[in-house]
Amino acid sequence: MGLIKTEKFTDSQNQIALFAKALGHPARVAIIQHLFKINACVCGDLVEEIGLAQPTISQHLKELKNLGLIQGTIEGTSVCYCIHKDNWSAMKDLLNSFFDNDLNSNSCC
Amino acid sequence: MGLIKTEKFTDSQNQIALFAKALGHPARVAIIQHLFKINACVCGDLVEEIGLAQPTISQHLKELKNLGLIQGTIEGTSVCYCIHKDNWSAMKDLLNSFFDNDLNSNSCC
DNA sequence: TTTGTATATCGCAATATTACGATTAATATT
DNA sequence: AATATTAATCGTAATATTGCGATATACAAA
Repeated sequence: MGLIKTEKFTDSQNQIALFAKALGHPARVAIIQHLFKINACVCGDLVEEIGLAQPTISQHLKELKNLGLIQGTIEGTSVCYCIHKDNWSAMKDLLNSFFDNDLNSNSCC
Repeated sequence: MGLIKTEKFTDSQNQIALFAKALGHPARVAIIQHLFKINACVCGDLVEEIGLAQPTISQHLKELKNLGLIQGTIEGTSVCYCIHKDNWSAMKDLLNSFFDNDLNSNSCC
């Protein structure tokens, strides 16, 4: 085992989980926060900024990029990363619709 | 390795990641959605509802409970689970403040 | 063309997660 | 008391994640 049984769930549930999982590591949270903070492309500062080794950061960036949450464009020898605003928005909407299920507030328990 | 270096990150970043990670599995998403849907306590239907084995569901419930997102009260032989509304709200606020970093929209890349 | 700089990939070790059968614990019912 | 019901825990196998050293790649500068 150790393998998620995605076929038991809806596409929406799997999508929500995929996005949430991507944000489920503090390094990736820190990367996103830094990209928002400088509000521009980042060409390489991330390794110093975060404090993990370069291959580790590269791997986290790849994961965020695969999900479409960030994008990177090659700029000479370095790569400029920034938030993919449209996809970030879509992710936000999906998660918010999940968060805001609480219509009625029946008391229970 | 295989161990997250939490000491490299702020408490806030670690908190955000912990919540996101908890929502990073479709079974836990499905559990939460079902709790919202019936908007009341659930006493045991979850195993049939989700379609995973009982120990697996129990484990996912434990994880959500440890983080405070749900609560369970014993009701005879069964246990009634429901969303912990206050903690759910707090989680929502924390994640939304992370999502809504996008003040200025400088073009880049 | 050689050297330097920046990033990605490979390979691996350590740890974590997922899933479930078997069992236990705790309360209800008969 | 004996039995049934419900949920938690234990133990374990399979897979995933995290992190990084070593290396490769790709372009720039000298």
